[in-house]
Amino acid sequence: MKYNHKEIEPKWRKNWDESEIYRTGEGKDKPKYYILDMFPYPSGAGLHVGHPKGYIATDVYGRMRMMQGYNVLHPMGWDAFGLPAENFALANKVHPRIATEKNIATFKKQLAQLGFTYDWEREINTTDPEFYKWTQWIFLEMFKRGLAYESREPINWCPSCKTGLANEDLENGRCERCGSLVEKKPMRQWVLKITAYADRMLNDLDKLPDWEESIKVMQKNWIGKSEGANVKFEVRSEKLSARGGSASGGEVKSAIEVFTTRPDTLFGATYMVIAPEHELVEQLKDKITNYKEVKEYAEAAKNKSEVERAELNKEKTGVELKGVKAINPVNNEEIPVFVADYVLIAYGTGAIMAVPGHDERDFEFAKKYNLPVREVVKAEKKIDAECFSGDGVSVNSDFLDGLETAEAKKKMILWLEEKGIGKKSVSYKIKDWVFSRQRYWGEPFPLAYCENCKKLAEEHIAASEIDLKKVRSFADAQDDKEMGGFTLGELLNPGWIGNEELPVTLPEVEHYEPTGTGESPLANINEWVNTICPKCGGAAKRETNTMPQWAGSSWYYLRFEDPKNDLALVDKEKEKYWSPVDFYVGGAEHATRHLIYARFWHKFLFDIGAVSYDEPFTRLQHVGLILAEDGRKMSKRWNNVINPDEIVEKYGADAMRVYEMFMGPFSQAVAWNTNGLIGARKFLERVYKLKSQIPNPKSQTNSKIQNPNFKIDNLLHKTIKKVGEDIESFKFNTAISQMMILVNEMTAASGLSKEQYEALLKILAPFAPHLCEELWEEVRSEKLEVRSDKYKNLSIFKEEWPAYDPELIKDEMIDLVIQVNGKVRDTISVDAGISEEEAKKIALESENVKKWTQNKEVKKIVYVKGKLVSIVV
RNA sequence: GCCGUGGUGGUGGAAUUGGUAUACACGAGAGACUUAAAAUCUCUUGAGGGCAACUUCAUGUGGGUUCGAGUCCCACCCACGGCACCA
Repeated sequence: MKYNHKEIEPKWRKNWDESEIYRTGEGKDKPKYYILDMFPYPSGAGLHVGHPKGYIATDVYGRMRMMQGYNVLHPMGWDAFGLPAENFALANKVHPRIATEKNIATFKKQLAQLGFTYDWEREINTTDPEFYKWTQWIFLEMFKRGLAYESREPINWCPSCKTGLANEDLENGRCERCGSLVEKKPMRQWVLKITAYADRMLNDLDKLPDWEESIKVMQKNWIGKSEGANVKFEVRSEKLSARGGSASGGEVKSAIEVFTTRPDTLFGATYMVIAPEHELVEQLKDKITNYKEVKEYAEAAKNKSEVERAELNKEKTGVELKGVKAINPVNNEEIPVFVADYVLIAYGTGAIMAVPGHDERDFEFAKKYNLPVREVVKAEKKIDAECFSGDGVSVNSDFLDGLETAEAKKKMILWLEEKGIGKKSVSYKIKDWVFSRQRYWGEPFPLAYCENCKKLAEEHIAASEIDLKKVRSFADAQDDKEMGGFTLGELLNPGWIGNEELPVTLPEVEHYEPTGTGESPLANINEWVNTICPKCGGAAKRETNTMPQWAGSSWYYLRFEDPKNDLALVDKEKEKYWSPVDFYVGGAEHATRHLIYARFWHKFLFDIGAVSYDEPFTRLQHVGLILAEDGRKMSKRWNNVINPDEIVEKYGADAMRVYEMFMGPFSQAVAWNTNGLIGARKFLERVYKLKSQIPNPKSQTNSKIQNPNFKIDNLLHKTIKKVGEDIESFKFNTAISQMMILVNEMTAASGLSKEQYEALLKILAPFAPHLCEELWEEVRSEKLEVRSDKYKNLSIFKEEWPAYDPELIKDEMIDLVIQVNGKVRDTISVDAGISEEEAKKIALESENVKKWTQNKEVKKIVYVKGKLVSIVV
């Protein structure tokens, strides 16, 4: 009999389906284990062999947990909204819904043939109204608490996808999806206040010891917390200051507020810079004598894309605001003010104090425009020649002189706070999440705009003198009197009314191409746009933007716990049982995207009591890519894509599973190699053949001859130990190599007991489930003499994961290594229980060793128990 | 520029606490079986020297610590990933 995967694999998949062996119960008598893959976009191209790598790993892990007696949740679903799905639909002239349905069918078929343990009863789809009802619900809860706001600030705009984008959607200033250069464009947008959670997201990374360090570091950098101070610099027009600090400090028109992480260098600030977009350019219009020049520079800078501004990096440019001066508050010096595009409006206050002596960029600018450079932190080299940006001891800084940087910072902040010209402050690189897209294929916002309610809201705000900023810090305060029957979101965004009747379904349209006008295609459907106000019943218009692709994926993992609940996004009891996700596996590219968003939403859901723990994913592991055989990424463009269907057809799903787990360390990118795959297949064939080495059970006498072979038992139990430990730590490649060693030994051995073979099948089963199930059935049906149609109850996955015997993994003999002056000169096989004295004696008596020790004095002998003797001469 | 990860045979890679470097697999070479090929099986396979026992060198480079370093320390080079005028 040959190993015929084409017969075995479909047979067992059908059997698993019929016996419902992978149905996830609520069995609360068992410990739970929730293992999750990042769910895929069902793209039009289908799967290539790289996609399932992570799914295979979670499947292997999940199957082991199952055999260890856990109640395992290992679900799968579809992240089907968003640009890629829509762009595919546009290119192929089919409705996104139709295209998505078709793609899901393809993906499902492809996944099915790999033999995963998914419970399809729990399948979810983000484009299903029953699912996005709850995505909308979460948005609405955020809106009510003031975490969603309408903004008209300039944002990233992709001219090709014709939509606004979040910072997380960019790659080097280009659209992550299509590669177009992104422009800055003022747009009406819904924005989520992710910055309100920045500090918690940062601090709580410490609660995640089982996340890969590299991903935590990436998140830390993305959040980008900087501590320092905000300082106000007065601005005077030149005429005034020429009179020399005229009486009562009089006509101070305005001030520039800067953010700095180095308040200790304030004495070294010799000029100031504001960003081209800074409001002061307009405010000082009458005072600036070269306003035309300044305005021209600012306009030119605004029209540049971010990439252009960054590429022009080499040479700094700027224009001085003639006619105005700023006053350095620590020494009352008059310093010039520039507008320059190396200062970004979006970070800090959009303005800086320039300290050329201790900041590279300021130094470069100062050199170009001949501005004074002052040493205020003791530097090794001359400050005119090279700036020094490190920490040190303050000099030329009056009351800070002699203090270390950390101390100087503290003292300066105290001083500033005392004088009321500055205060301690924190800045983040992370920006609020631009949450609307001007596209069709996304969740509609559950919001309507009502002129009547707008008036009422504004009247209430005016009459009650409610301090919205204050309320904001008590986000869920809902005092009816104070709020006048409005939610915080409705007061912060007058006119916008939350629609509690969910879902707000996405209407069918004829034309779903993006309009490019800043409105989505939904704006053209009058009967949908015109609605009645959910609050007052008057005429209202729906919001026509849609949510970004990340919306559904920010909470989907909760829905798997209770996928059909129409009363809540997840039942509290079920959430308590299944959450958090114990193990989450997916691509590292999500480190600063999906994983940031999901943590943000989860923390919000925790705050409103919808979930019971404030971090969603306990352990996180990232998958390394599978590259094409040529070492490049698999892509249609290079024509190097390998389709899993062909691999399964030719070599079988089990061979593909084993190979993908064996090809290299899990988190590392490795190139596909079909010969390597064939190696995995050969290994499985050897396992198959091994069965014939078990003596026939019907001839009892025969089996007595086959004494359990200690050597095999020893190796078997070492293997059981190693495979278990390696799966646990996602080191599948070494788990498989250990099993190969075992199978090679078993093949060479004269006899093999059924028990030994069965143990091998159990530890291999998570990797090659079809084959092991088949062999298990064959071995068991012979032994138990049951007919094969009863196999339903015989699944190997209902067996217990084998335990290793600590006695059996002890070696009888060890190879004692003997070194002379650190070089290996001999290895001798000795009894494992050898004493130190004996070992040393044997070592010194070795002929090979004598060659190196004769005529020399033995100075020292180092003994490492059970390993080596090191002789120093 | 900053942060992170890594650098081991022809290739993918293994090596627990500092203790036999190159496990396992691929590729290559030789042989067996065969009319032949495929498949399968056996042996060889880091480099150099030697008939052999054996021996010298080798884990990106240069130093150091140690009886002993792929592993620890210092300096540097290279590759990949992330961030990037973030004050």
